[in-house]
Amino acid sequence: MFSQTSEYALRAVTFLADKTSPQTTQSIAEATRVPSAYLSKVLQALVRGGIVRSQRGAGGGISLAIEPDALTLLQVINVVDPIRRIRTCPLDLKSHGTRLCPLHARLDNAMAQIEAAFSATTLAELLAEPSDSVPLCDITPSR
Amino acid sequence: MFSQTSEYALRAVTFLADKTSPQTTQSIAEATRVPSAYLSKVLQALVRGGIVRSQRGAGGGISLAIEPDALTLLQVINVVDPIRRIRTCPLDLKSHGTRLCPLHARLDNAMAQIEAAFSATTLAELLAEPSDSVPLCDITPSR
DNA sequence: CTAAAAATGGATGTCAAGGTCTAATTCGCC
DNA sequence: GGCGAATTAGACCTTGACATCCATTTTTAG
Repeated sequence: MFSQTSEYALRAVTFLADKTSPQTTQSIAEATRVPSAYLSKVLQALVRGGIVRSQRGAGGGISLAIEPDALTLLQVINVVDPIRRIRTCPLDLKSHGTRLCPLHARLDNAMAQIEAAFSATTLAELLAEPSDSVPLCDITPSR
Repeated sequence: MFSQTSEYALRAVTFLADKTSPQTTQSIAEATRVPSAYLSKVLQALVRGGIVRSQRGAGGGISLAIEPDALTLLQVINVVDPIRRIRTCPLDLKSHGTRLCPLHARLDNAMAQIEAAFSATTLAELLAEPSDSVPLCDITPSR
């Protein structure tokens, strides 16, 4: 349903959301259980997409380029694996112009729902969520 | 977002929904603009899934195995490309049992929405939809 | 200034999805 | 019975997603 790559991107961004200093690709990879070599590619995409900033050299690493309360899940997903809305009939006939038939109208409607749900959730909200599990599940909540 | 294969399956089933006699793979392929060799694979999957019936020999072809008003989009999709709900944390840690962290709870929630939307729509409803475009967009409505 | 730390870029490998082709099988019809 | 229509089964090809590895570049700490 969602690509593995966008899973990884969301994990990384979630991990970064409550960090103040840049985090190394290695440490992000370990915390999020993502293969580090591949994660570096994903992070590069996020850099290009302006979601994240990179700093080379000792003491460098990756940090969010956007405040957690201004960064939505949709923004992250759209950088690595954009949600493609159905704007025109996927059959090659153009007989109806921009009108979608009932089938594709339903499909596009489903995508619109996803888009709406993801654009309504910011990273800050994720972290603030009342839950027994911290995001990424990698730390047992101290209780 | 959705696999090409499920697109094809939905097109085929939609095409079959208002036909009374079996339709040949060829004719379905032409009407739905799907490569016929590949469509035959998809149809085989639908046969195994009990969505559709096949009849060999002259005069044979493919027909729905379920009445259009009892067949939902979800049933079709689940045969060819099942919607995988997130039941446990995708990170390999089991520290939280079945509890999902906020991130994955949101993702699963999105899938649940899709599931609900698709299980609520039957093929019969698609055909009955008031619209300028007939399903599949392959016929200009006579008006 | 230098050495180490870190991201970057490119080449490469692997695998499943999507797609094609052909031979085998079933079955209606004359 | 046998011809032809149709599905079925399997081998094969192609492409993109996922993943790895290494050389290079940048930059900071000391």
